[in-house]
Amino acid sequence: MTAPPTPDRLRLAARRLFAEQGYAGTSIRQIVRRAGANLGAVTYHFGGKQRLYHAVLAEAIAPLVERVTQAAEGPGSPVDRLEAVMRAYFTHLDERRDLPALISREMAQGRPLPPPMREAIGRISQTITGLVADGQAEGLIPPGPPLHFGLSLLAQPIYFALVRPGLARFTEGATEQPAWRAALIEHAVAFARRGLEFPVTVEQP
Amino acid sequence: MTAPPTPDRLRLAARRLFAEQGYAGTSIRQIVRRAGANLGAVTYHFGGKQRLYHAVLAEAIAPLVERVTQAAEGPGSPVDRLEAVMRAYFTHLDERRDLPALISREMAQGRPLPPPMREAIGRISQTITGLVADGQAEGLIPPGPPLHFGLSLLAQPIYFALVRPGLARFTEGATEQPAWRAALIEHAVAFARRGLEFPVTVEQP
DNA sequence: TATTGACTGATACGGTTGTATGAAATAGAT
DNA sequence: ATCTATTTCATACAACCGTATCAGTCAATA
Repeated sequence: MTAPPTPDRLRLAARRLFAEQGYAGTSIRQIVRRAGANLGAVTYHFGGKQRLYHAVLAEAIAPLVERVTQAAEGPGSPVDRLEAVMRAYFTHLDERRDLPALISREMAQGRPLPPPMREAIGRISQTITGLVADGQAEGLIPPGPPLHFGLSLLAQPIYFALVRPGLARFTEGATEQPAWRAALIEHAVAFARRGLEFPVTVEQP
Repeated sequence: MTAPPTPDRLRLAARRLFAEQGYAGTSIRQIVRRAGANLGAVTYHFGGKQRLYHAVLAEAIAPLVERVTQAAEGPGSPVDRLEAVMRAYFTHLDERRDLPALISREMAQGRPLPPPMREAIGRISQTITGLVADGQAEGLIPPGPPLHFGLSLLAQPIYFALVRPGLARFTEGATEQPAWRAALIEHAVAFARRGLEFPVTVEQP
């Protein structure tokens, strides 16, 4: 049982701390202490705090892009595939519980997005709006800018993941039980499907 | 044309800076410089950085609670009133564009919520879940935990407001035009109503 | 006009920050 | 076993942090 190499331990510790306390709220000394490394380790392996931060962002987001594009290429109608994308988001954000905090902090900031993030968001956005446009072409989804529907779809998994810690504190842990979380996901998917599709019996032009 | 009193100028400058850069990322020196006040002003008028931060949170959130409860007491069915609550959120977050950043940063953090925030969220949550339960009792809304529907409803205005700066950077300002924003709100309301209500022709037990 | 209270302003202090530096330790190849 | 390249470690440094201190300003009151 040998410990993972220092750069990996640094990335892990940094991801957790950046997510919890933000970039400015986290010091290099905190990171290296949690990673069991020396103060100089961050500068040596990554070249500085900012570079480590970008590395953390890139590593956390890359598999999400992979997962989303894979879900978008699955079977079924465009609406089915949008549901798969939504579920991919839920799964990914559940496995990397610190990601939404990282994302939302970055989005809320004034300055431009870090390159890895900007590229990932562009890819995902393109995938989703493409699916929406397909669904509209088939008459499954009401007309309107595809970006609107894309935003509505992602709002739920990201918002849920974002408020998860606060929610757990509010409900004294009840919302952390697997059964409750599974039910929430099913609700969100059903809610989004109803929102996405035409009401069942309305005639379409 | 006389300038507003120092505490007001401090609150305003602090709100903007805290929203943009977070609590740890903002220094007292930045705040007083933007407010045109002296370094000692924050300590003198508020007793310290943390106290100023709490004052900013309370001031930004209190009118939201007021607006939401007012919308919840309006006319129409429970679903109509939920729509009014959603529109109240959109309006409030549009007037206080820095609020979602403040909220989400706080929610994403590990430590307990500041008292003014915790109380406000409790009040709003109670109002919304009450309306959802009413709607379910009248057979307008499908069964399920009211909290689920409450989360789905708030996900859109908060998420939209949160990603707004990033989105504007992405679309080169197109999403900042009033027409685009109005269309997005109408879309979100329609989306949520479809998600909230039973499909139109389904028989209810 | 003298006095009191509220406020502003400049400076100081201990502590923490990110980074730089160079010596010590380690590992791999010859 | 010796050399070399890589990584660890302890320390140093300038810059900045939040707060405290205290003299100065100003307005209102008596």
